Amino acid sequence: MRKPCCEKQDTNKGAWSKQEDDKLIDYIRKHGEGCWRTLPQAAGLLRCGKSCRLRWINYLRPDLKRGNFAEDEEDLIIKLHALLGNKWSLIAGRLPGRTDNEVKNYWNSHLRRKLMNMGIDPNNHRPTNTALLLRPHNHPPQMLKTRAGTFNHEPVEIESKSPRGDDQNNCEQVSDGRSCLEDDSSCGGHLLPDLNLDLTVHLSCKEPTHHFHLTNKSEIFDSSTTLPLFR
DNA sequence: AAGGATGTCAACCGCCCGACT
DNA sequence: AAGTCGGGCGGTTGACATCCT
Repeated sequence: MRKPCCEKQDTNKGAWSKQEDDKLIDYIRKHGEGCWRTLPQAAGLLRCGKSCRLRWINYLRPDLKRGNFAEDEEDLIIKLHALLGNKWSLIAGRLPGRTDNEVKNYWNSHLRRKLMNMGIDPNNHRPTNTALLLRPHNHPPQMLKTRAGTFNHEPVEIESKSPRGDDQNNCEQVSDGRSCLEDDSSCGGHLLPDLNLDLTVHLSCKEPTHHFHLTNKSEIFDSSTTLPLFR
C-alpha cells in the first residue's frame, strides 16, 4: 500500500520564503508538474506535496495574470456564478490566467457585497426579500452596474425544454405578488436533474456571443467548437 | 497618533472522487 | 469488491494592510 502524503511534523507551514519559491520553480522548470507527493523531497523542500501544488498553481505559475480584475472578467464571473454556483475551478477555467482561489477571494471580498448592495442575493442571484417587496408585479429586472457599464442582471438567457418536451421554466406568477424567482419547492420548474439547457451568455464588450450547451451530465459544450468547456 | 474594525488574500484543512492495488 | 492514495476542490482561517473613529 502507498505511504501517506507526508509526515506533518517534518514539514514547514505558513508563508513561503523566497528560497522555497526558487526551489519549487527550479524543480518544476526542470522536471515539469506532477507527482506532488514525491516533489517536495526531490526538490529539497520541507513542505507537504499539497502545499507545493497550491503554491505553484495559485502563485508561481508563469501564466498567471494577477492584478485587478478587468470589467469583462468581473461580468463573466457574475454570469458564471449565476449559472454554476460556487464552482470556482470551472469559473476560473474560463478566465485565462486566473486561479480558482483568486476568483473565490474576489467574489467573497468584492462581488458578493456589490450584489448585496444592489438588493441581489449573491447566493441565488435573485432580488432579496426587501427588493421583492419594493418591486411591483412585472417590474423590469434589476440592472447590474459594473465598471464596464450597466446590464440586465438576468443570470443567463435560458431556454429550457425538458426531455418530455414541456417547458419546465414556464412558471406562473403567484397571486400575492411574489414571483416564481423566489425559492419555492412547490415550483417544479427549476433545477430539475434532467434539465437539458441551451445557454446563451452575452458579454457587454469585445467578446462575441457564446452559445453553451448544458447536457444532463453537467457538461457544457461550446457550440462553435463542440469542445467541452465544463465537466 | 493609537487602536479597534474591517477588508484582502495566501495558505491550510478536510472532504470527495477516480485510479490503483 | 474493498481499501488506500493522490489530486483536486470548496470552505475557512489567520496574518497583514487599510480604514475609521
